[in-house]
Amino acid sequence: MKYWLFKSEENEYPITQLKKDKTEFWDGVRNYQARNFMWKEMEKGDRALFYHSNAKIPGIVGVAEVYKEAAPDPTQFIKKSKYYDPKSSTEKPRWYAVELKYRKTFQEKISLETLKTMSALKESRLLMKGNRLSVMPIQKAEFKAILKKAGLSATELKKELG
DNA sequence: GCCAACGTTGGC
DNA sequence: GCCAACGTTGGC
Repeated sequence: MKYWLFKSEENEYPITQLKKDKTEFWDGVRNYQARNFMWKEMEKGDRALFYHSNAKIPGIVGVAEVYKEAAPDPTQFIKKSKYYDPKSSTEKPRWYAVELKYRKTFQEKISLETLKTMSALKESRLLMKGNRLSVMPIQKAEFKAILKKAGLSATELKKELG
C-alpha cells in the first residue's frame, strides 16, 4: 500500500464534486513526473490525500483511493480538448491517469499554514519550496500524522490507512 | 493579478 | 547537449 497526494484546484474540481461523482478519472495531468507516479507506481487501493490548491485557504480536505490503475488519458487524442497533445498517438500514448474513488472528507480542512507547523511534515515533499507537482508520494508516517491532525478516531484512522 | 520557481520546447 | 524563451503552477 502506497500513499499519495493529489492537488486539485478548488474552483475546478473540489472534493464535494468527487463525493458526488464517487469516482473520477484523473485526466489532464501533463507533467512527466506526475504521470510516472500514476502510471508506474500506483496500485489499486493506494490511499490519496485530496488537496485544494488555488483556494482562498489551500490545504488538505479529505481522502480518496486509487480505484483503477493507470490507463491512457483519452483527452490527449481529442483535438478540441485543452489537454490535446499532437505528439501523442493511440499506438503510443504519452499520458496516463488513474481513476480515483472518494473516501472521506475531513471535518475541517488542514490548511497549508497548519501543515507547515507539523513536525512530522518537515521533510515532506509537499512543503518543499517551489514544489509544483500535482501528484506526489507521501510517506506513511506523514499520511498518518495528517489523518491524526484531521481528528480521525483510532478506528477511522486504521480504516483510512488501509 | 503578481511573480518566483519550475518544466518544456526548440534553435543552434 | 546547452540555454533562452516561453508556459504553467500556485501561494500570496
